[in-house]
Amino acid sequence: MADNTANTIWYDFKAIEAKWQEKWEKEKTYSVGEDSQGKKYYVLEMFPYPSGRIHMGHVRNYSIGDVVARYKRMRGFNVLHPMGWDAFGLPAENAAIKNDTHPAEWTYENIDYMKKQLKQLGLSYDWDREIATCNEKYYHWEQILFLKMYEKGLVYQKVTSVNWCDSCQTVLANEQVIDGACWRCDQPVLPREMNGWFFKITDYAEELLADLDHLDGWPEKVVTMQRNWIGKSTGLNCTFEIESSDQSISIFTTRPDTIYGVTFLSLAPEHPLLPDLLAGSDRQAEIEEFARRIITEKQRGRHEDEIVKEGIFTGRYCINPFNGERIPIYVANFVLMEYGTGAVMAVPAHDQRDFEFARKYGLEIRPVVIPEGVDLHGETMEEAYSGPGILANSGQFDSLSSTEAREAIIAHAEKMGFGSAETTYRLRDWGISRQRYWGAPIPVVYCRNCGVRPVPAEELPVTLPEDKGSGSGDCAPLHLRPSFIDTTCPSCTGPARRETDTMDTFVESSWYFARYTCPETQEPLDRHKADYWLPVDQYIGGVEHAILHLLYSRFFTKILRDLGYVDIAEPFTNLLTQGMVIKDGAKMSKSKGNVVDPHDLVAQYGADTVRLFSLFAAPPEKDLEWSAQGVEGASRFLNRVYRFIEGHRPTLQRPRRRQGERDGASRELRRKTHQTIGKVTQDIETSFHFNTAISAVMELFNHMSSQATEAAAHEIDDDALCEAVDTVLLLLSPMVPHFAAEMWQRCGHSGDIENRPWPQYDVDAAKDELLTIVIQVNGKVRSRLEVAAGTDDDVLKEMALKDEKVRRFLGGKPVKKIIVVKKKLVNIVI
RNA sequence: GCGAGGGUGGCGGAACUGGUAGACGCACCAGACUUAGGAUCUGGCGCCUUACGGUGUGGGGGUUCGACUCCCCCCUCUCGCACCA
Repeated sequence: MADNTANTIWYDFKAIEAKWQEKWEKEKTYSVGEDSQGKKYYVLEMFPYPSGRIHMGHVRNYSIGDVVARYKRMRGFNVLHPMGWDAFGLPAENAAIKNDTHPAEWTYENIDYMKKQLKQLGLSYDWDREIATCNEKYYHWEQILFLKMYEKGLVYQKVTSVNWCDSCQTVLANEQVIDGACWRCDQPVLPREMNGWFFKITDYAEELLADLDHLDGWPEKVVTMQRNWIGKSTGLNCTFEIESSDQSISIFTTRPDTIYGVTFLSLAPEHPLLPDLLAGSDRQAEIEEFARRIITEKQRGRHEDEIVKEGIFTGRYCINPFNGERIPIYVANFVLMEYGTGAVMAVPAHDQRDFEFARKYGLEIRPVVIPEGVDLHGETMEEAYSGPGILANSGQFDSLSSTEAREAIIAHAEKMGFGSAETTYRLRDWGISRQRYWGAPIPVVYCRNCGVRPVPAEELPVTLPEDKGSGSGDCAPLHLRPSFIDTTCPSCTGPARRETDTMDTFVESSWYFARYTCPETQEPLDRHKADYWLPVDQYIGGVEHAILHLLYSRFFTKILRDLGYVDIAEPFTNLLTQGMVIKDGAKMSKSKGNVVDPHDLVAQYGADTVRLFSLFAAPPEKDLEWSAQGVEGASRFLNRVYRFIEGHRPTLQRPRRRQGERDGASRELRRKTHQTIGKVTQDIETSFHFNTAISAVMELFNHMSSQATEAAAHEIDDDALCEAVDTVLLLLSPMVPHFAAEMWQRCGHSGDIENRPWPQYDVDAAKDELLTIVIQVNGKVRSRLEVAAGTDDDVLKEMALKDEKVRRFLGGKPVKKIIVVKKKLVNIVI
């Protein structure tokens, strides 16, 4: 760039950025403590996985966060802005296997490299608070939290089905199962029952749901997604006795008002009562075969959009407790064992799935909720009716509305003892066991005498062994490392085995934001520091974490509160979910080959240009379309500012003086300056819309530079010009910090721009003297008038009517009325 | 299917509680300076029209003096969730 442009001066971003980065690092400009001046403000971007190098998504995320941090500092806040590494996880293991190294080595190398890259972007982090979750200085305290949760009964073990690859001898995450096969060896994956640890997040389901109502600073989309994920429904749990048996089936329904419309009952193929029901039946083998087939089909491609309804009659009946009817029991492929009770009362008239099933197998369709003014007949219905209505064919509940009937029927069931009101959630307890090496060890031992024993706090941390495991190199899971497994029981000192599972990496990211407040404390959290900084005032990250990470973090915050470590219920007051970086219509990704490496861009244009472009191209919550020319544009703008300031240095460095009464051009510049301060401040405060903020600064600069050309320079007072230049730099400084700092210095200011407050908006200075009033005839713009602010309405009307262009359109027709909108327009209606 | 959010020039995007549609930037066109221009500077730039003017914010209706903005219907795109009983 700079090389072949002999005639044009380009600013030396390399030298400037290095100079200021060095200064910030040396002086620890962005280190903070609890005792600093000002109200606290905690801004946080989601920490990265140390995958190797930073990508444009990081640049965008951290640029946004950095503007917020720098802006808030200028507004006088004591700003906490930390950074760290979500450093446990699979890619490190894969890379280690591939390169025959240790995952720690790979991870720490990446951290070093990425940290260097982040520093090159000029991000204002307090690096003294850096956290790497794979460091025992972090997971030690996570293990303590595990113990505390264990003591409170918030952690438990149960056997569940996992994806097992027999050839790799390991459990796979769901994402690693591709079309039913292992992603690495392509062998079929089998379900396998394994013992695992669970966090009792369901204990907090109600609070996690209820508190969503108070998250006003979160995007509604995320709140809705979480609400759906928790999936609360209320209804009736009801017991149906099985005919000629002493057993019964319980069902859950959200539509108790339709219970008289039940014409069959559907069981999930995995339902535990099924074997008992079939015992002795001559069709036992056939039905079991059907159930088995459905189960395997489900395990495989569960992605078919609409699976055809399919089922089989068990030959058994149960009794509807409300009317004593005999109800045939079916096994159906669309009933989920994981939700409700795994058994569904089928009401074909009012549920589309049941309707399709009933039609296919010739079962009765009996309407019991009748919408107003309509007659429903089972034989003629074309689809289920699921709306409200009046009850019919429902015994004592006939003629109640469906809403009334829900309560009445639940009350009846409770009175008669065969059912009760129940609330169910879709949310499951959080399974945290991973049969992997590169994670935080679960601090538990198994003793032959004493059973499951948590490792005592004073023996923590349980650290990852550094020696190689048998066979699989540095990444062998812990169960293949004898040196790790064998230990002694903390209770009886007899021989014991360590738990060899590690924790889900989402556990680390569920509380790191709290640990930043006290990264060196010799306990999970320092209550005093946590209380000072928490909650995070502004959290920024990708929407892909809308559910898991954000839900787990909310859960952990409530746990930390109940353990006495914090006094907040919610971790993130405001959440900004930034859009993706797109190129050629698709998300940047290696597989699509459309990645742009920020490293190259910073080398070519400098960090400030890259930051400016990513902030300017789109508002933060929207996807950002990558544009090479757009970067050029950002670069050109900074260079124009640079050349302007360099060209006016003699003026700018002179002591500021005001030369008597300002003339029109100076007042105009001052007006534009203050209008821009107002606009930029508002854009940042209300919506973080940096794109419009930047365009406003560009407008100010364009105005200023056109006014202050050589010929016109004498018309602009020095102080008006200086104020405009200072304002441009101050308003830009959160976005292009090195550039602003350098130019500030070159303008002759003594202190650093870092220490300057955000410019003060002067309402009076921003007031327009002249207004352009639009003149409309019948709502169409026909002319414009320049008038002094405060011109009387009647005068305006008169001027409008006299206007030549307007008269042409009036054509002498009578004027019906004239509408005057203050400061905006006059509309003449004829 | 359910939920959420969008559709504005060639492109990214502006437009406050209804009041100048297209700010700012990119691309493009013309000119200037130049051996040169892919640098820089000046001007132009929704569409139709020589001009006057007409027309225009996914489509159709409506409310209003006036609609990108409010109401109704429809089309379409993106993102979640998805047989949740």
